[in-house]
Amino acid sequence: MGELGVGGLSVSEVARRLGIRGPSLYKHFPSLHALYDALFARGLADSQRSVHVALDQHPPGVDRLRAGSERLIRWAVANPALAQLLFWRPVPGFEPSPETFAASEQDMQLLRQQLRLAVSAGELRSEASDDDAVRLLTVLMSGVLSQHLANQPTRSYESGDFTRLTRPALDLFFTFYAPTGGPHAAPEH
Amino acid sequence: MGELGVGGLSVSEVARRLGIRGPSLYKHFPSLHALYDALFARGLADSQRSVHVALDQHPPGVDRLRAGSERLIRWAVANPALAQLLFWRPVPGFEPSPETFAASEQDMQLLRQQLRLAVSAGELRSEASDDDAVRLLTVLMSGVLSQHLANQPTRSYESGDFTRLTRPALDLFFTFYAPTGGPHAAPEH
DNA sequence: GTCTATAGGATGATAGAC
DNA sequence: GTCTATCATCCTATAGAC
Repeated sequence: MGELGVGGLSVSEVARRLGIRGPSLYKHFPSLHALYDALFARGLADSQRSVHVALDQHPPGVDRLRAGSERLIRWAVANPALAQLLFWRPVPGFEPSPETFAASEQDMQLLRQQLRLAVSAGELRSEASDDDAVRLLTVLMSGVLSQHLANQPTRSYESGDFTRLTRPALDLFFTFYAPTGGPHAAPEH
Repeated sequence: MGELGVGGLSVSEVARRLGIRGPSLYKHFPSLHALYDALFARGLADSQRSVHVALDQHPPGVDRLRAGSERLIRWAVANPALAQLLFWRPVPGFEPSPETFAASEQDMQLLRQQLRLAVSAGELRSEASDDDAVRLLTVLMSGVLSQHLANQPTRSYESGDFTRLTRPALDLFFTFYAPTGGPHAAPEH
């Protein structure tokens, strides 16, 4: 996938690189879509693990949200093909299996929970954990990611013009949902 | 592309639907990539035309920025396959030709110019037309679009959970770059 | 500008021997 | 769990007649 794009995955080529024949692979995966599903699940688990490590290193609140978001973007930059599979769904006809998809929805719940904790800590207004606010945060991360993958996929996190906007983008959100009367941070970029 | 995904385009199938044979199409387009390039150029021109109509109906400033952004998202919702080709670049090995790409960069210049006009009108701080601020605005639109295309591609603009965030997302930006001492709008969503 | 014929591949998937 | 053989189908692209 990394060499030919997400759509470039084929049973034959995977088998070839495993040193076996195409038909042999069907003993392990019943179809090409099953390969995609396994990759989807693997990418999801790997990104979640990476994000959790970052979350555990920070106390609840906006700093933890910043750390988790940055870690997710860093993971995507390091795994662009998997990131496309997870966040763009570019394979026609492929939908992750119900079990795999269920794991994906945990992400949203985790994000909402972290937002609630930041609200409880007095760092954000209560609306910051509403449905639309949670979606807005995913929009910000998805936007940073999409612009990076589409325009500067080979750049590192540090040198990417869009990846460097991860924190400024989050600041838009945090400033907007800052508790009334609180400080309005100036743009950092 | 609409039926099989952007990667599903083939010379043979296009020819088939034109009622001619595959090889005949090579008299008009020298390769499959040339077909993609023509579609890229067509999609770009069509979206730009659509946005310009919206811009002309509003005086310079944040209202015009809102109108133009909303029009772009609406265009993408109505043309999901072309939007993916333009904003995701999912075809391995395909890069738009220099002429086509040049037209694409006009978009950024247009956006920056509209931001400058909003600054001149006193509706945004001067930093709102900096490089990073322009990129931030593209991140917001790209995020709305990506989340819609990946998660709710068949929904209309009005019923999409993410498309409805177009204006709230812009408000994050406008609030952040609001002139100092100006009003800080409450979230609309 | 269209056609036929063809080169020279690729693919997903199945059957059945070992 | 691996293999060979095979099916059925698709593709991009070129050559050359008309």
